[in-house]
Amino acid sequence: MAAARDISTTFAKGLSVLRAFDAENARLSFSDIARICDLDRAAARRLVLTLEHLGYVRRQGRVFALTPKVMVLAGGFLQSHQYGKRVQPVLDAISARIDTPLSLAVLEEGEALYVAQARMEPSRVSFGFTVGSRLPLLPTAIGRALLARLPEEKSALLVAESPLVMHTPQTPLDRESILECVAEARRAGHAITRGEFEAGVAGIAVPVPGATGHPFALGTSLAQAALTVEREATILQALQDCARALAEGAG
Amino acid sequence: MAAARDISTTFAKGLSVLRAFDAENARLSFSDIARICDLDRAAARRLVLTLEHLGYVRRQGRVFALTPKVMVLAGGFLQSHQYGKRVQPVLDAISARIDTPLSLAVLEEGEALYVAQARMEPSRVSFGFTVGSRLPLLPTAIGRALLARLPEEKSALLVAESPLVMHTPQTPLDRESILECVAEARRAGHAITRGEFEAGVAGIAVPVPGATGHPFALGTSLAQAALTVEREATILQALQDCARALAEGAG
DNA sequence: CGCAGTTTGTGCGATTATCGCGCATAACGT
DNA sequence: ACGTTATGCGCGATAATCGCACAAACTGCG
Repeated sequence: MAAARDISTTFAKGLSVLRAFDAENARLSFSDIARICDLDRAAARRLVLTLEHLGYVRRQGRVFALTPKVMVLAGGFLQSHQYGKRVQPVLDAISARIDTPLSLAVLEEGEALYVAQARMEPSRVSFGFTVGSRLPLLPTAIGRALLARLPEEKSALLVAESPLVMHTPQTPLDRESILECVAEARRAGHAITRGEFEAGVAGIAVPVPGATGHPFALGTSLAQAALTVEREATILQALQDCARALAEGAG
Repeated sequence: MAAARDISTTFAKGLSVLRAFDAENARLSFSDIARICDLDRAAARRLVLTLEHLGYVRRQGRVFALTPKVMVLAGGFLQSHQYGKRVQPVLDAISARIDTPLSLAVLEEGEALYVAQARMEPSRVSFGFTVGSRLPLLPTAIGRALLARLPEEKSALLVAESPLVMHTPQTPLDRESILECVAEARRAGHAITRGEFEAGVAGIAVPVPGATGHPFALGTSLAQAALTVEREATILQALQDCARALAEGAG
């Protein structure tokens, strides 16, 4: 573990500025950023001007927004891990086979972080999640599949620490019953939600096997009404096939 | 424009370290990074340890690799610009309509940077491009569509500055003929390549109209043999429809 | 297995890059 | 028009960062 003297606080602050921009905070002023990142406003100003200078943000009046250039950073990850060759084709193939969208997520800072997707249905816009979107763990199938993949005490800790938010009337708000859902997902090898995160939407997810590194899970979502017993079995089989293929092909 | 005193050189160096990782440089040592980023190796070491501390890279023996956490930065851009709601559904719909993959790119630092994609064909893996991938301007349809979207003198400058690389035997290596292709793309409102970047692969791309901000283009690729006159007309119509829908819906 | 070359760990003194403050100005919203 | 908020910017202080040097560890090869 790095000693304090080996950590560049200026760089860390700068990265926190990049993190300030998200779905809720699309355009931010110097003052906004200083407040969100808990920085002195002169420091925030210099860091934002550095991002502007390098092309990662652009100014619109008194506010700033991220530019597409930040996608290059994601490209560094996706290309260096060969997602375009090893992951995306597997997702695309399975997605085409079962005619449903797929999302691959990793557990990251107590959330499910989407790193790849396939075959978004043109007719139905979910919440508009993209690669880089972060979903809560507790009310989502993919979150529970990630939790199911962890040792029990570790997932219990994450369940205890994660915020309880009522997304729909079906969202469970007691950690005991969520823990029971996670335990059930661990036993069954998959997680299913029904309207707990998005009204009328079912989620199905499986953990991706793998010994080292970050825990991954693979999931899909579809209209609850479309989830028949047969459909569920088909999707589960396909997700498990896909997860196995990903585990084998992606280092 | 920011004065030099308003630029944080440490933060800028740190971001350059993040940029060192790509398809060719998946795993890098301190020395590699110092060399690639032209930094003193102690400085490189501190910056890498900062990234490790924050979770953006992880160590594997003596080398480091990016972690999925960098996807959060891309998510900031995609979510704050509502790509999941405004861009992705349009791409998915058109992609489904013409049964071909689509990629949306922006001109970024003399290259075409993919920012969104739809419906990758499961049966054909191109070069494995993903969001965040950067493609050269000169031999690709999408690059030429981006160039066609710029004022003539600006695109002439970019053509003059861009490297000439023989990707296939069909790649043109004289800037005059490339400029002529760009001029033709400007006249026709679209660009078509045939095997100039990927052997046996045709590319078709159109610029995305829009007055402000970064220039965007939309393109697809398919087997050259599959590109009949009828197919070309269908695809072009769909790309133009899509580009227009994107221009209208994406701020 | 030994060796040469390369890489890394780390302490340290120097310095300059960054810090935060304060005052003046600009912009915004009512 | 005015009050409030945000911003520009100069400046002195300082601590964060710098780069060097030496020792240790690692790697690849014969």
